[in-house]
Amino acid sequence: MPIMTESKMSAADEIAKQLTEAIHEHRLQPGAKLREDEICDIFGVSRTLVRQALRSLEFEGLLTIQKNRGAFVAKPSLKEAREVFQARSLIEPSIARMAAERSKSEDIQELEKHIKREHAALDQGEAGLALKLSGDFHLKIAEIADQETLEQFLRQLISRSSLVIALYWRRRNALCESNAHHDLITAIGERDADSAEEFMKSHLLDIYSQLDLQERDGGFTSLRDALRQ
Amino acid sequence: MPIMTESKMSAADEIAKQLTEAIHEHRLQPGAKLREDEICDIFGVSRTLVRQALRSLEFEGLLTIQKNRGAFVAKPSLKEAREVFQARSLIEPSIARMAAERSKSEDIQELEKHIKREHAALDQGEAGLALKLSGDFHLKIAEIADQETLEQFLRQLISRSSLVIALYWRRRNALCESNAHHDLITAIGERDADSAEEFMKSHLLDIYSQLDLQERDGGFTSLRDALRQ
DNA sequence: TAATCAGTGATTGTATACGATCCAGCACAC
DNA sequence: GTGTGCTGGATCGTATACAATCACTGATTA
Repeated sequence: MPIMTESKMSAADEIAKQLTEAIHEHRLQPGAKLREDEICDIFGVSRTLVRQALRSLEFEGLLTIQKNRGAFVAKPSLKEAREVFQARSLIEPSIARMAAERSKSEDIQELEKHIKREHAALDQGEAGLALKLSGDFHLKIAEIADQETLEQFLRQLISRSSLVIALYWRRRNALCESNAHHDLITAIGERDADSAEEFMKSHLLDIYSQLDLQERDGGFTSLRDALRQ
Repeated sequence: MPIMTESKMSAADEIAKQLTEAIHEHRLQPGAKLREDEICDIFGVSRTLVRQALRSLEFEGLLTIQKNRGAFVAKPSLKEAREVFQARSLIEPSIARMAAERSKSEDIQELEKHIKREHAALDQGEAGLALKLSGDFHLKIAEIADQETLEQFLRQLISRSSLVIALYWRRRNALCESNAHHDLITAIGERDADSAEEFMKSHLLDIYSQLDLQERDGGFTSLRDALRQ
């Protein structure tokens, strides 16, 4: 049982982290139920800690906890899906700008390492992992910008983006990463703040345009789910 | 013992809400310790629920929880203080714009009611309450803009702003509200998106400029606090 | 056959109990 | 007098126990 692989974290944080990863990588689909006892068995801890972890994921918007019913992987509505990407379009270009203004050479190296891992995952057909890494890439830029507050918010937005993509992505397997990330690295590396901002803006618009965010009735896996409010 | 004054909330949420209010109104100062047992006595519940509440306030950035040491009202650093207002300057003008585009007449009435309560609180010398209401005013605008995701983030930013003001406000008692809020209402009521955006921008800049965010050595109440990282 | 209702098992919500950690005060040595 | 090590009490972290709630099954009836 791999508990406390990272020493400084509380056990609850470790559970939260692993659950988060599973959701980001789409190993847990929106709507999936997370029973407390099951998670207790898996991690070998009591419900106390599991509930703490679930609650923290609820805060990040990854889970919906219904009283006396349990925790479910969240299913963002169309409105929320649009809001998430509107919010990202609002803050990420500025973040990219700041990152470009403050980047050091080792930052660029890290970004490039990151992009390599992304491509490797794509080549091996691990779409879920690639998606998670793509999110991490955006977070890494916020880190370079040295904006902890915005980074924290962006973390939530990216978490939700992952759910949005699981629900509304048009072409299931083709996560055509284009070379948007590469362009971003270049601009940031050259301290070209204007270009970095612009690339980020169009990159997000590109993702957004590949989502199917039209109003529609169905898409539910079962009638029961459809009627659960 | 006033538990569960609002029926739909869980007890933990109610505790969190009341603690949040106390911090927003500066009845609890940054650095204050919140002992679990004490809160248990006050609300008449077990530590289980109190800990849930404390944890949720930690997520909002209002508390810092140190392992085996307890929960303390957060003391934002200078960097964090700046970041909070930078973030607000980034998103709130856009929120004001959207609010102006979508406002209905009843929204304006609500905002005006709000501003009246603010002035009333100021007149009665309840600076803490006035500050909290001022934050609520900004949140109300996000609500009118119908942007739940940004609203949620703004809620956190305003929470932290309250702490920042407690720590770094120059003129302790003079919360010179000027007529910035009034100007905002006018612009939003007239659907003047450009003005709303502009007023919000300068309003935030105005607040920011009244903070004392210069680098300094002291300001610590004790060496102990100074060294606690 | 379809609908309703009661009972039962499963699951979550809350309280309590126990063990671990930390801090303050005091004794003691230097 | 100052610094160091120990001990008791306070406080927190985690596990367990019990209560409340919900969902499902199956019997009953129209």
